Amino acid sequence: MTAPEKPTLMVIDGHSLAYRAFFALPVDSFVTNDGQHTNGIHGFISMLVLLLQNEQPTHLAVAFDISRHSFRTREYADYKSTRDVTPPEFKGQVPLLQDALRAMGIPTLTKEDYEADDILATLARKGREEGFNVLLVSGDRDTIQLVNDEVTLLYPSTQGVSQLKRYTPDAVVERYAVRPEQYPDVAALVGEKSDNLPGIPKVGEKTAAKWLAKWGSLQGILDHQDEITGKVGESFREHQQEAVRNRKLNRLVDDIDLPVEPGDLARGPMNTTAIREVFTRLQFRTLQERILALAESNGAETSAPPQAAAPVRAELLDEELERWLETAVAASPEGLALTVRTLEGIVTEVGISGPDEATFLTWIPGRADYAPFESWLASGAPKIMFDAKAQLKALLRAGLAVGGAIVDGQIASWLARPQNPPKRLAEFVQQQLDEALPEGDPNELVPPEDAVSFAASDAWFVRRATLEALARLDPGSRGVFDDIEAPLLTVLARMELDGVAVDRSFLQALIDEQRAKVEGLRTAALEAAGVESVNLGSPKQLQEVLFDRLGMPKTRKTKTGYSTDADALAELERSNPHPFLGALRLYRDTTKLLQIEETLMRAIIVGEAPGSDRIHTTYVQVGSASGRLSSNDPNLQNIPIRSSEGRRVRQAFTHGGEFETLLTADYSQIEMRIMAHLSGDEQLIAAFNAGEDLHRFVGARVFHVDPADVTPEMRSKVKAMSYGLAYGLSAFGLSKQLQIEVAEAKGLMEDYFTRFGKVRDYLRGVVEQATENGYTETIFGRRRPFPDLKSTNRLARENAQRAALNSPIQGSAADIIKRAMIAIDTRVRAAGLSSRMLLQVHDELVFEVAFGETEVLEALVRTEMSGAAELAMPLDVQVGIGPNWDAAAH
DNA sequence: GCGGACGACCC
DNA sequence: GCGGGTCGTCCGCT
Repeated sequence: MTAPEKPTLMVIDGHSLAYRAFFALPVDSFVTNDGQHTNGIHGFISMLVLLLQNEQPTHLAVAFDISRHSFRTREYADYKSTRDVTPPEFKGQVPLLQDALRAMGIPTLTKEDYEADDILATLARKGREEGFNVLLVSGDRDTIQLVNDEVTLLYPSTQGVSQLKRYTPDAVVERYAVRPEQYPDVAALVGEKSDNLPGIPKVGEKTAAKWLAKWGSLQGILDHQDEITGKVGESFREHQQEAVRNRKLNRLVDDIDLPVEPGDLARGPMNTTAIREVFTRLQFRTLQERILALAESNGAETSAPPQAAAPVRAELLDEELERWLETAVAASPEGLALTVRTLEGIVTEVGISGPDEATFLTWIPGRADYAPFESWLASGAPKIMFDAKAQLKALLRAGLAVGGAIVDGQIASWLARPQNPPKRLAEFVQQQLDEALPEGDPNELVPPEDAVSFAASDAWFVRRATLEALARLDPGSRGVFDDIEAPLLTVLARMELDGVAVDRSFLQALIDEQRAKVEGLRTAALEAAGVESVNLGSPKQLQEVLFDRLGMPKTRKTKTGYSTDADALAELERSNPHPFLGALRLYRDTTKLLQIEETLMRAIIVGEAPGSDRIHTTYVQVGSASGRLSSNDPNLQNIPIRSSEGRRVRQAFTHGGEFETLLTADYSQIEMRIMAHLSGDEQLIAAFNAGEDLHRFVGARVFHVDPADVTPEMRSKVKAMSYGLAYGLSAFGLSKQLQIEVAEAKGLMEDYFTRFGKVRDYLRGVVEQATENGYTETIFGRRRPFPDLKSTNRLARENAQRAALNSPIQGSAADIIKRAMIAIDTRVRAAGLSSRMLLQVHDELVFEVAFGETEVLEALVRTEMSGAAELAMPLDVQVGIGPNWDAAAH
């Protein structure tokens, strides 16, 4: 910003910057209720606001390409031809962006047959001639050629669109070692991959710059080409035509006919009504406020830069720390924020933030001057955190007591948008506050006196963003947050820290046995196929064997070929029996088991005492859109159970030496009960209340026979259907699963619904209401949005309908077991029991029972699980006891 | 080294 | 062509 008396003309390449923003921001985080993606628009407007504030242009325009075709594609058909097709999520964002710009009073320019950069070139020349300072904003390197003393280029860095690199002539020389007007020669020599313009092989930026320093221009190099020695010289002489062609194409046209002159682009007033209208449609709340503030200050804005640093105090100790905490707590009944930085699970630093400022403590275990912090930590004051569980575990491992509610912003955000919770704090801060989180560059060396405490800075942002997220929650979700998710977090941390005991030598024996088996199965399969070598783990190679070599009929299509999955192989076995099929199935079963066993073995944390080896899973509280938990590292929610071989893996899960036994407790048919409850179907409710075998009872109604006369075949059909219903099962799906004709499956479903009419009404109603509201809701008020119910894409819409149908059922089941877990944990602790809850597998809980506590624990678990919800029928709980997970099943 | 596709395990 | 997950392997890509 030189010579303030000179007016500043800013010209932006709209398409290239919106496209960059599109890739810089997560596409799924910016979707309106009706399914319109807006990340490119959001990124562009945010950047624009920044530019207006920082650069204060007096004149402004945004240029767009009209299409992919221009005089350049006519000249060279392959120009830009390798570019991927525009992602569908981006399409449609450009017209909306143009609407937004129009509302803001910013002219948009296009020119048939030319690219946006040519418009930039033309306005840059005219602007310069007419005495403007010119600022160009573009993500296309070709615009570097336009830079001169009056024309500066702002170019998005790789870090993101909001970080713009300022190219003055000096900056160009520094970066590329050539003057701006020489840059197109560099590009012509090196080539531009994204434009599908190959350059001269073996010539990179360095070589190009060297030649240009010597001979001044591409023409100069052409004139002196015989002086270039070596392979590079040969390469140049052979490919010089490419460079000449590239140079022709990358020359920007600076004299195209435009309907406006720079002087016409003076910034006019914003249309606040139009802004409200457009930004409301885009659902940009915060951005709208910022734009309106800009409009009000009428171009003379001096607002604070959006990346405000956190107010951080130096480290405080003893009385100072005590006073600081007292003041902060008094000023903040909603709680202080806490961040815990760790190295391999050990606390290294903590940050704390109140409403006015943040501070930090460098953590060295056992220091007395932290006492005020420790007593705040142990107190009942709420702790506001982000992705708290791992941090909480580090504190507990350090032997610290943590009291009060953990208010986790990540969970709050997940409850509002359960499809994609923010993974990183920066994402959360951007989402809630529309601010950039200050982050440290790990490669940057900062002198200690300038070092910022990111623990403190993060805490400052965690607090503000979390309070914002909470304020935005609807009352139902807020209830789920306060009553279910927040108390559960601590329970899960405890379960993860405890882990589950594993019999390592037993597991090793299984591994040894399976390893010995696998080799033999592999050779047997190869022999059966009559091939020398094939990777049985490669679906691609398997397809060659099955369909080419063995000439089997083609199976179900997949994206890349034909299916070789277990169902497809079973189908082949029926139509084309062949020894290879059976051999392959055995090989797959065995290697799968072996793989599971090896994964578990690797996950064992070996204890000091014999029998104290344990596996610690991690539960992801924001891991599913339905409200369920997920488990990983390792996943203990998918341990085999169906086959007898698989159950042997379960036998490896046992109890520690100081415990008496394992106890498992699971809800029987909880989802069916919820469906009965939610639908209010008297028949189904009666079936549960009768307490007899559900599928037999339902089978009797559907097939019009006595319960005693329901055959196993009838029962399994009914069972498949009952479960399938809650998943949006089609007649086709049912026919496939039961190996019956579609017509029969259809008839079966009709009979079912004749008997249990309210179930059908209910399922229909869920989809209808979800379409109307935009979301579904569980019994306890957990919501899940379904924008795709209004999608014009049939497949997307039908997928959404099935998911919507299922989500109140699956989600309510998740709510119920979570409530039970909290209640059990509370009562176990109140009773002073030493037994503990270790695992959760969606409808099942696994406990390690201390000596002599079996009876009391069983009673407690039964009571709390059954009592976790009041449904129209009892929640039946089955309990089993045994020395290992398999034996404890019932 | 990364990520999509596939297949397999669970509720 | 049935909802919700995790994970290992293969394989093509950068």
